[in-house]
Amino acid sequence: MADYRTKQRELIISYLKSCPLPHVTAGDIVLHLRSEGAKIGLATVYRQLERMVEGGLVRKFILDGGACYQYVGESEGCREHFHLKCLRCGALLHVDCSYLGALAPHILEHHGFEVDNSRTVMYGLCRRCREGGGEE
Amino acid sequence: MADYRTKQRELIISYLKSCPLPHVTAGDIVLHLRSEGAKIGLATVYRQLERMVEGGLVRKFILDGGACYQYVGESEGCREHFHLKCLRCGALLHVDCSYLGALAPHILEHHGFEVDNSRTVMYGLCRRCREGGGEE
DNA sequence: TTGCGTGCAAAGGTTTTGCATGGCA
DNA sequence: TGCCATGCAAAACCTTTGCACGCAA
Repeated sequence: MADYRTKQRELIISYLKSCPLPHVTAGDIVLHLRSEGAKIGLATVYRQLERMVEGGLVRKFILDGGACYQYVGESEGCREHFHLKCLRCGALLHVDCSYLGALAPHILEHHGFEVDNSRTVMYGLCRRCREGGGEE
Repeated sequence: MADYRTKQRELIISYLKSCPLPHVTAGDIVLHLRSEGAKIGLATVYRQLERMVEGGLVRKFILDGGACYQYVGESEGCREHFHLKCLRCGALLHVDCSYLGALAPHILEHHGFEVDNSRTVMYGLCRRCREGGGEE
């Protein structure tokens, strides 16, 4: 476990940082980097992503067609609040709220379960998609 | 879309209704029904489950290793509770709690986001794994 | 030089699909 | 009888793993 600074790792992080999409799959990453001429294997992307998730640098979402990843960075800010992901437009909302903040302690005390907010995403519909109606 | 009342469909519903586990995979269903002597294919189970989910009879959870299904039926009881998945042992806990039930309305009112509890899974550590320490 | 990280290919697991057959209405 | 649903097997995916080689430290 030495976390070498390899070219592939830098490429992945660089892409995740600059990526306009809210979340990408391992396949997306490989395709994008290869389209820019980089030589990189899918297994490498999975292996690096796994580490980044463990290290808290990247967040992993389990979705219907497979897993998606999002760059979070070293900022601690993202670890204490809740994440709401819109099922329609894919937006990821960050919510800070004392009511929600009391949720984890409640669950721990009353249900014996220690929630990890940094791993938890609540799914639903954001305001815009809810009001926008059912197009598409 | 005729929804024939086939033997296989009845077997699946019957098992889901009586199943002691809160959620099962498609493979679980096939194995169980075959162990009772039924002749049923995995594809049939997937096709039937897909319909039941569309019809609201069954709920589908996307988890790390695959999808799990839970019978909901016409009862409203199962639609309002939360799901907690242990990151260590993989257990999926179903929690019913008025405090948690108030969460979705709060988020909708204060943050404009309509949470879909049936799609949301909170990650963390269950009591046993938390108390059991760090073996494995 | 050491040994971790990589690419490739193969394996593993889950879910979907094609096609001939069987069963419900 | 007319279709839909089924079973089987193959295919389609996504992800992980094994192995020899290359590169970071």
